[in-house]
Amino acid sequence: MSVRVRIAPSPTGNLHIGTARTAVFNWLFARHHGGEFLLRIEDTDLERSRPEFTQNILDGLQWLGLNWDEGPFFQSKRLDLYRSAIQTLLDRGLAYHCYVSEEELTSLRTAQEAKGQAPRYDNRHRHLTPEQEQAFQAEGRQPVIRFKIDDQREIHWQDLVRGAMTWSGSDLGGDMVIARRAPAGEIGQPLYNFVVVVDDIDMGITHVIRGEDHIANTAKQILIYEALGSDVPEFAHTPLILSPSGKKLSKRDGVTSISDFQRMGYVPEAMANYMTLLGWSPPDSTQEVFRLPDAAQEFDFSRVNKAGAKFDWDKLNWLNSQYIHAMPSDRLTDLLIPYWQEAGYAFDPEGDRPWLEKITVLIGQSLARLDEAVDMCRYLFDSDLEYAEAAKDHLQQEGIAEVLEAVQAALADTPLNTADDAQAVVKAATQAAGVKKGVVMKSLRAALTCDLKGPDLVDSWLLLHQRGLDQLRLEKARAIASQA
RNA sequence: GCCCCCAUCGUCUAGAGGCCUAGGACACCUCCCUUUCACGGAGGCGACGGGGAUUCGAAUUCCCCUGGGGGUACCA
Repeated sequence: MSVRVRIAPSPTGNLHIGTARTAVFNWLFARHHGGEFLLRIEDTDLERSRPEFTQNILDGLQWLGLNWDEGPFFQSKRLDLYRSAIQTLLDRGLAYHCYVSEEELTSLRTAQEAKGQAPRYDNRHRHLTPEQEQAFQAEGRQPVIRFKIDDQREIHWQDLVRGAMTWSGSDLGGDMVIARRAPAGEIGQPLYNFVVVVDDIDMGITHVIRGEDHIANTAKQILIYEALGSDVPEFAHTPLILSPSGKKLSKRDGVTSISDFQRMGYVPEAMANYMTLLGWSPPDSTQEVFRLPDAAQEFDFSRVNKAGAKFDWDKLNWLNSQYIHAMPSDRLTDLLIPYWQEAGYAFDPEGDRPWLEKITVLIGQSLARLDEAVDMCRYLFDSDLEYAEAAKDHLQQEGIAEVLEAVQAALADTPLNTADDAQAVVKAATQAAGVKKGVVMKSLRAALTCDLKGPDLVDSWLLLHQRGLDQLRLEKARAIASQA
């Protein structure tokens, strides 16, 4: 039988890193087995679902390279299917109408908690007579539909990552609601635990791969598979991604959505690589930098960990730098241009392309994140640059004005096209000023880049010279230096 | 509270009874490269939560404890 898996995000927020990681595992498993990976949007919660979140999810999966073979399917468009399945359960006596009000439920739970018991529905409306139902309806009560859960039942499954799993029916909280409250005679909005099963059956899902926060749902869902007379698929519950403090990563932990990472300058290969590493390791565990298609060759649930993994920015940053450093400069330039534009730097993406590409070559190996290119390159774009304190201090030291003057003089009668030209100017200025070369270099750096640290000085100078910025900076720096 | 799961360096992990003096990666520290900063290279620091049991032998198996996490909706 061919493998069919799915990622089923709910569009109640942007694509979350936890969902994305689950998608990665599904994708890897599907590709490993030459199966299909489907995308289903679980928008049964009409209140919280929003189309822009759906778009964000689609964009994020695509950005990560997680192409899907079928879908996206929308649960909101499949309500008839769910309603007819519910009707089937009703007809078979496996589900029933429950008229207990929310207030009654709340007081039931409060009483149970007071006694130290687990909160659960007591199945009190499981055997209502038609007369009783009519009486409730006459009171104006609207029923939910509940699926009967046998307390005596032991539920077993062989989890692909956790091994033998057992769940007791009595720990499932009583008969579960599968359709929301609706006027008698109607079937209300069907709920998650039910529609998932109907869809997974309908779509021929063979392996349900999801986060371990779904383990209790699996027990309930297995019962529904059986009630619907369907085979139960395989389950794989993957460990969760934890925040640095060790809790399940949630929106409160700051950056958690894929689009945030994208904006911050992480590249998709690094994100996908990192998420895969959080819980899985390749057979050769020393091989940590890999792309999804390569990981798919070796992906196997026997190598997926059981324990949750804490999210670590350092490791992600390092991986990201590896991909950036290995990137061809034309692609890196493409990726960097939007950041420079966003920063308001003035340049022509087309006309200045050769110049921009030289910048990329200059700073590429220093970048861990794309957005770092903004600060790192400010001195190349900004004509009205502020001096860093250290640079200003240096310029104001004694004798620096003379050094800069010597540089200007040497520059006046030398063309500046190559690194050798620049070195010649430095040499001439060194001799003229009668100082050590280091002093000239440091002064040049302070004058040209307004800082004492940064990318290679000679290359920077050449780049600055092409824009006519070097003369201006030298002039300005000399003014500051001579004030000393 | 109740149910379930988990447990190797600070972090991600390798490890399926002798290959373990516990390996790799990130981070950190040192040195090299470099008249800057990064990058890169070479070293270093650093872990089997505790207690029993099984065994000639346990990080690896079993039990208890402790610790951590997840779940407990008319959300998904």
